[in-house]
Amino acid sequence: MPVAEKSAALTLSKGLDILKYVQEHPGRTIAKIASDMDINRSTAHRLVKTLEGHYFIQQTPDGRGYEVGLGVLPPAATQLDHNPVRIASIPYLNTLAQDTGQRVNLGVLLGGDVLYLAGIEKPSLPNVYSRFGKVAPVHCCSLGKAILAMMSADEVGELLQNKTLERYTDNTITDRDALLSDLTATRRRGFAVDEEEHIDGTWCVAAPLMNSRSRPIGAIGISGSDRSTIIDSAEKVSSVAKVISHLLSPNVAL
Amino acid sequence: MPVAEKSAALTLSKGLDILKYVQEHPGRTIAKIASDMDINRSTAHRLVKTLEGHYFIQQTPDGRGYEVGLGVLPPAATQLDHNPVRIASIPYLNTLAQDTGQRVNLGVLLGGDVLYLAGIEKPSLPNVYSRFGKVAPVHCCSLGKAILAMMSADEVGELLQNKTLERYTDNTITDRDALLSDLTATRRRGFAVDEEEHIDGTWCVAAPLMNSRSRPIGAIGISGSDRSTIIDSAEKVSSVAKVISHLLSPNVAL
DNA sequence: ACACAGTGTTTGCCATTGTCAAACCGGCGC
DNA sequence: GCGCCGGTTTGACAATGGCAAACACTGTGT
Repeated sequence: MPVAEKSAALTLSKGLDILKYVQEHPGRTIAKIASDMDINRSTAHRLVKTLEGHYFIQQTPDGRGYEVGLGVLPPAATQLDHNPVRIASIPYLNTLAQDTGQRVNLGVLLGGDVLYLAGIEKPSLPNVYSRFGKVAPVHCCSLGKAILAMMSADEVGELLQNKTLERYTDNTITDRDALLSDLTATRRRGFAVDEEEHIDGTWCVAAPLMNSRSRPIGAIGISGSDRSTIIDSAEKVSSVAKVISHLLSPNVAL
Repeated sequence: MPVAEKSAALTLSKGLDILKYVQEHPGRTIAKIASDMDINRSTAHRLVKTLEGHYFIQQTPDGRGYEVGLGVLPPAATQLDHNPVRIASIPYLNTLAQDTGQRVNLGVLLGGDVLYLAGIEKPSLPNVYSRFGKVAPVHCCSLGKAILAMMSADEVGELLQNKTLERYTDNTITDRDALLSDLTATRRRGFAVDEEEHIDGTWCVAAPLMNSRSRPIGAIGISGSDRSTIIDSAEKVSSVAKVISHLLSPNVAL
C-alpha cells in the first residue's frame, strides 16, 4: 500500500500514508492510527497535527477522531477540471447514457487499481460529477480489464506484481493465468466483459481509450443488472470509445 | 499562506505546501518550484518525487512540469460524501434552483476563505457536483459575509488578522471598519448581499447555516446578473437556510 | 559544431529534525 | 478512589532531510 520509493522523504511519505489511512478509516483516534500504522504515538500526533494545520484532515464533529479535511477539495477540483481524458469523455458519456439507458462510467489506472473519474448513475438525469474518486480492483471490473488487455503481458505482470487477485463473487477471476487469457479474449473481442465478477447481479462491458501511441489511458463502460442489455450494448460502448480515443490522439503525449 | 503551526513536521509541511503550489501553478518544473518556494533544488526534487510516488502530483502530459495527481480524488470523494452540511443541503439547493431560476451555491469556511462545497450552475439541469472546490475571498462574496456576520467582531478580526481585503471591483469593501458595519447590517437583515463586490455584473445574496449552538457552519446563496431578481429572492434563500439549519441541529456537535 | 542555459538527478557531509520512550494531563468508567 | 485510554509535552539521540556541488541531458542560440 505505501509506495516505497527509494530515498523518499520519509516524513512526508508517512504523512501521506496517514492521510490515506484516515480516509479509509474515518473517526479513528491518533492512538489508534499510531498503533495500526506502527508509528510512535507522539510522531503520529505531530504528523496528524501538521496535516490538520493544512486542513487535509480534521477532527470529526464529535471531536473523538479524525477524518479527511476540506483542504483536499481544491486540489481535487483542479485535477478534475484539468483532466484531459475526463474533459474529452464527458459529453460522450452523456450520449452513451441516453443511448443505452444504463449506468456509464469512466475510469483510469491509479497505481494498481481502477479510479473512477466520472459516472452517470441515473441515465435519466445526467450528472457526470457523481461517483468520481471511487477505486475498484483492476482484475474484476470491466474498466480494469479493458485497460489491462491493451498492455503487454509483462506490463500486466508487473502491475499485479504484489497484488493478490482478491475474490469478490463466485465469478471473480483469481488466477493470474486465467486472467491473462481473459485479457487475450478481451483484446480480440475489442471490449471487456464483467460477468458478475465484482458484484453479484451486476454485469459490465467496457472499452479502452487509447492515445496516439496506442497506449491505454483509460476506459469507458456501462453496467447494469440485465445481462443481455449490457452485452448487446457493447458495440456502442466500443465505438464511442474509439471516437474519444481519436479526440485524445491529436494531443502531444501521455 | 503556509499554516505555520509550532512544532509541526517541517518536511510534511513543505510537501503539502508544494502540493498546494503545484495546484495553483500547474506545469511548473521542479527547479521553478524550488526557486519560487525558496527550497533547495535537490530537496524539492525529493519532495516532489515522494508526492509523485503517492500519486498526489504527476508529470504533465508533455513531461515538462508537474500538476496535481489522481491520488487526491479518493480523499476528496470521501470528504464530499461524508460532509454533513453538504448532504443536508443538496436537496434544498435543487429546490432553490427551481424556485429562483438562479445559480445556487453552498459554501463553508476553509482557513480564511470561502470554499464552495456544491453549486448548481444551470438551474434547468441540476448538477450538484459541479463547481465544488473553488475558493473565494470571504470579504467580498455573499457566502463569506453571511458567515462572518454570525461571528463576533473579535472572531472576525482574528480571521482577517493577516489578510488584506483585496480589491476585485469598484464595489469591493477593502476597509475593515466598513466591512464590520456591513456585517452588522447583514446580521440585522438576516442575509448578506454582494453588490458586484467580487465580480462586475454579478449580484449575490446568501444566508448562513447555523448549528444547534448558534454557530455559523456554512452558507447558501444565489447569484446572477439581474440585481432585482437576486435581491427579491433573498427571503427564499433565508428561509431555506433556516430549514437546513434545523436539519443540522439535532446532530451532536460542530 | 560549439558553448551555454536550464532542468533533472545523484552524491556525500553536516546538523537540523524527526523519532522514540517516558512522563504528564485530563476525561471516563469501574 | 483507582485504572484505562487518549492527547500532549519533554528531552536525548541519531536518523534523516537539507544543502552545495557535480554530472547528465536536452534544447537553443551563436
